[in-house]
Amino acid sequence: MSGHRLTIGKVAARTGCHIETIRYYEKERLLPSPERSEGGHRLYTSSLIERLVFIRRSRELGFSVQEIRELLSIVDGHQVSCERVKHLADTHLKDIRAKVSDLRRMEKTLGELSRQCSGNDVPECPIIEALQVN
Amino acid sequence: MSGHRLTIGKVAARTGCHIETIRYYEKERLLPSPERSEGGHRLYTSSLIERLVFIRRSRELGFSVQEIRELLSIVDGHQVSCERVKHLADTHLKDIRAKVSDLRRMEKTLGELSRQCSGNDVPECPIIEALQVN
DNA sequence: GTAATATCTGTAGCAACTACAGATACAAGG
DNA sequence: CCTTGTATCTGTAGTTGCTACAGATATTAC
Repeated sequence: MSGHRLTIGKVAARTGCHIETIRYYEKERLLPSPERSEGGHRLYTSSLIERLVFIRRSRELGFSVQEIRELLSIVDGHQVSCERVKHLADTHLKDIRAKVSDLRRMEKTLGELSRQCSGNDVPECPIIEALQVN
Repeated sequence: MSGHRLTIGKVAARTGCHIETIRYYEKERLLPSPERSEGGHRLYTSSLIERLVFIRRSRELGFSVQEIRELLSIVDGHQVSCERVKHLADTHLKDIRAKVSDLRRMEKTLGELSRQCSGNDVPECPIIEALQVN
């Protein structure tokens, strides 16, 4: 563990996470407050940066901030069972599948309407007609 | 055209749209301001209700409020071409497909991780491990 | 020492609603 | 007619996950 610390800008560059987003995670208590320089600038240790990477990966998988808070508390607590993790993941997986199915339905309907639309005339536009009352 | 008018609560019940949402659409100028009773309650004509249905259907297809504003202005303007409508629809279709593909990626990754997770142990949980730094 | 850059705090904005609070209006029953 | 209960009114604030300022300091480079 070296005493090497990075300023927030370097962390942002390294993780691909905006500076404001890093501060936002701190405000939301996903990231603990880092130590500060004499002048008050944040200085990040590598363990904090790893935590940020954890958060980013979780977000990439679509977990909400609240869910990530839970995941992190499990990691922090060194709990014996990951039942809760699996449960969180599976619940989230269901959400994702529900969203996909909603979007697929939209895609199907809209795709069909678009295919029928010549792009030439209103009010004979099948898209507009489908939206209007029968 | 009968002079039959419905109060906002009736409109909400009939369209499945919350009262607050109806007022929100009015504030956003998707719905013109309806006439009022002597006491100031909103009274909706059937043409306003049809417009609300149009908005709801558009929302169900995932169009944004801004896009719906455009769709409505095309309908209102009786424009000769629905090229713009088709363009809006196709752009939106691309958005939907991009979202589906994002979600599919999440689903795939998360599904694999969940399958590998017994639900028994931390820190051997493959979900947690995948989120942590290599 | 000065100028340029980085970071600080705090607040407001985005989208599309939703949820109040406190004040009126209206409809139904006696 | 009067009361009671429900409906509606306006205006404001909350939701999620950031993003974008403004105006003030800190730090770094020359």
